Amino acid sequence: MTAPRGRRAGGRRRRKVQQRALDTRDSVLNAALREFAARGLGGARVDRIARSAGVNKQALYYHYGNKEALYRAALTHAYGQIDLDHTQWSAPDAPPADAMRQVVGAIFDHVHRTEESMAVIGEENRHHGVHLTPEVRKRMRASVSPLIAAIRAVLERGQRQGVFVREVDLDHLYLTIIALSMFYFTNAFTLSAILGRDLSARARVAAWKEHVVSFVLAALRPPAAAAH
Amino acid sequence: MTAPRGRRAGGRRRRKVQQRALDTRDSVLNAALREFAARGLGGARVDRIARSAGVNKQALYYHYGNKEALYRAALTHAYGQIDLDHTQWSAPDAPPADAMRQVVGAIFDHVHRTEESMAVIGEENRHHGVHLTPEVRKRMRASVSPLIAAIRAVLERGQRQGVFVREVDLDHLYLTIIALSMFYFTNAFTLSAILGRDLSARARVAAWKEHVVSFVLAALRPPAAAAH
Amino acid sequence: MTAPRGRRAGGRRRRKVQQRALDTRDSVLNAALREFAARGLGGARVDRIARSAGVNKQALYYHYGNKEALYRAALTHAYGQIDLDHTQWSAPDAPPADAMRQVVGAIFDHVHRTEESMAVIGEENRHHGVHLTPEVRKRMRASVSPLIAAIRAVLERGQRQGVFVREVDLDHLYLTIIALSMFYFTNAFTLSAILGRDLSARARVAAWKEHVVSFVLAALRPPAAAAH
Amino acid sequence: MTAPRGRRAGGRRRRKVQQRALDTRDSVLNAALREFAARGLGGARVDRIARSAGVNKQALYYHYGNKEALYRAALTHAYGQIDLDHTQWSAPDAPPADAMRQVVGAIFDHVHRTEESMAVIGEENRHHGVHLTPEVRKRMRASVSPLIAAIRAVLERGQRQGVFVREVDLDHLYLTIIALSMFYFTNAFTLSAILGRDLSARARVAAWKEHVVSFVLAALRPPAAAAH
DNA sequence: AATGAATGAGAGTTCATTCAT
DNA sequence: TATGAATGAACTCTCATTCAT
Repeated sequence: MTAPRGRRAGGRRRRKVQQRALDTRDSVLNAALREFAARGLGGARVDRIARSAGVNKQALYYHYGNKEALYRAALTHAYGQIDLDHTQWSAPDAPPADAMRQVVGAIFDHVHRTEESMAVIGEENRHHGVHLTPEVRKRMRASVSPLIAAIRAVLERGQRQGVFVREVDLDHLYLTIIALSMFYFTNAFTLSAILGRDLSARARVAAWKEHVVSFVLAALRPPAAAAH
Repeated sequence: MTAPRGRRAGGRRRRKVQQRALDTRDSVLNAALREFAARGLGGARVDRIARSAGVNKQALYYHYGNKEALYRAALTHAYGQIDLDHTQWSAPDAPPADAMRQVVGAIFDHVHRTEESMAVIGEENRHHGVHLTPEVRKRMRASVSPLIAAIRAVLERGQRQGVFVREVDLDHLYLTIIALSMFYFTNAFTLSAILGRDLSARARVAAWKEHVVSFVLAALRPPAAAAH
Repeated sequence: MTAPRGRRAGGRRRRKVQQRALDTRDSVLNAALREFAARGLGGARVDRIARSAGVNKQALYYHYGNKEALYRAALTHAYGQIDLDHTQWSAPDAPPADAMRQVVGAIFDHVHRTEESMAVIGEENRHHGVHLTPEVRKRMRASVSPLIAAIRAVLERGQRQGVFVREVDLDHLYLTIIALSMFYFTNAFTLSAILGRDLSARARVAAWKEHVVSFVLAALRPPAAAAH
Repeated sequence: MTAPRGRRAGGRRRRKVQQRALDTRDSVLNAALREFAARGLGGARVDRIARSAGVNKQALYYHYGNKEALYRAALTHAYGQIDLDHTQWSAPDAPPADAMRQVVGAIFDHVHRTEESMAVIGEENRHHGVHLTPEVRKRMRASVSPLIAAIRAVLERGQRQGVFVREVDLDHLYLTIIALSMFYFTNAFTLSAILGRDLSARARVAAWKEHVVSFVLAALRPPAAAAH
């Protein structure tokens, strides 16, 4: 009733109070991300989130309102973690192929690093996106668009220089990179069972990363004839 | 309990009864697949499965023991649906590139056709594969291996004929095909939100399929120099 | 989900089962009436109702759906208890004044006997009648209308015979009788505090009953002038 | 705790502060009356009272201690609102019948005007008067006794003049007036449902008031024979 | 093998109240 | 005294599972 129930709280509070509350909100959010990743929305337990966040269960309700709102916050947070370091590939004189290797590799590493976020994204798809409110969608796009912009920049540079094929659709390229990166991690368990190999082994992940990068590059390379 | 709890039903009963039991088992299994796909293991309701299968809740327990066992049955069933028509690409004299187009396209279509099975597979990964008992693993492999064999056959033929690069790992190729196919459908909702396009639109699915096939083929094609 | 959730259940069940279920429903209903009377809708505890009914808490949900539906059932039940014995005053040759004494007295006694029902009715008014669904209203009217009909019969007989004033409105007469009867019991606690007397003492109740009957009769008696 | 917890506030504070505290106490009290009237003790929400009073929740606890104490204060307040204008009927030479019409009418109007207070009184009866502490009882009597005294004065005057019957008990008369006035309003919702008429309609209220006044007068009027 | 009814163990959520500033 | 945050004890309701017939 008198709770914040959202992100935006009056900015006039004293520092100390604000800081403690922010800490609470943060640990709840992180705990929620872990729980939702591991068990999904339905399987997640509010009790467990609270305990694992080290806060009272009701603090969670005070700050987020209810389980579903917390889930939305976690989902938004999952996208919010994207924070790429542009310095490497944005140099306008770097060879496009090298730059693209770096972009794809960086995305792959990010996906690898944030497996839990990826799991929550998968969960939301299992729910057919019903929790993607306009607010959530806006934040998602805001988080992802710099990444797509980076791909586009390198792609277009390479196309201008004639080292990448012209027919590639940007969306398709993005989907390819993200699919090859995410799917490996989100589906590692059944895939491991099928292939009879543990896909999470460090060496295998590295090999797959190399494959993904090479694969994308190979597909972007103009065919033999064009080289003449 | 005198319930069957497995596949093997007593052989002395009359046909009618046996048939009826099979029908019951089947409709329960299909209803379960739908429910688990739509809501996950935790979100699924035994009541709903029974009702949607048109059987009594007790029948469900009689045949499957409990919710988790039913889930495992549904998961196994999800893999069991793979049933490819080999006639097209297995002809030893078909050009490997054409054959590969057909194999990839067929896998893509199968994934598209069985979205619910794919969702259940995704669900199991969300559970970190804890329900993949030896029995389930055995059946999974049995279902998927012909598919991998088909890929391998075409791949090796192409490699022997020098039209496919030699460095491709079979597992990697399989993962690539399955990732590009499944990921698009299982993650369509968040991807649509990010790209601002409805990925489930028929024309877009067709375009993506074409992209996937071409992409795989392009990556398999030997580089210009090698062609000389 | 598979529960009855209403009154009307299929009539084909076997006797034994039906009887036991009916018993369960009945004791829940009675316990609910007591609890709602004593503590109101908000203050009532589902646990307490279940315990006092001697049934499992969930049986209550199975049979009635939720607390509010149970409350509506109890409210309906409160009106359903009206069951007057017409034999005394319906004799067409009984003196109207005597008949009216009996009618008023009978209503008073009924109200006295069913204090808990009266309390629940008061509770519903505190909620501004928001639970008076069409279904509930229909049953209420069905329960009360014989009672009003009885008053009307005696009143009209007296008016025809000239021993009751003509200007009395039936609704007003009903309201008067019911108000003087119910209010005494439902508000006995504060009234006792104000008057410094325990209104629930047997002798005081009897005196009040006599007052009510006389009061109504006195008001119905035509004024002196008309007697000439 | 250094809170006041009662009426008496320290006398040394500056006017402003004292005034402000009184304002706070007052708005809390009014908000509490509304909330308790609308939802009862159990259904009332401290949060809502504080918000609707425009004060902090802590202020409420500071001034009243806890929810139940606030409820008792509201209950006391409900009785404290009685403030009749005696000038009209206390004139010793006014005809008793006219004076009685005015007294009854004034009580009716007061009850009508303070429906929320009446609801809280009803609520307390639902709790079987358990909150009627000696303190509360004292205040209740102090508030109501002038009203009863007024009735008594007029009644006795009429009896001395022979225009009212002698057998009327003062308590019974008071109960009759208050019952006919309060019951109509506190039970308007169920009564409206039963009679199929909206009892809160202005014209119907007026008609009922006229009925109540006439009814009481008719019952007080000596029978025909006695007039000779 | 089918049905209605029952049950125990939680699940999410609410609320009066208090703490720290 | 005023505020945002915290807390523990309940409370309503759900669900997988089993019983009696």
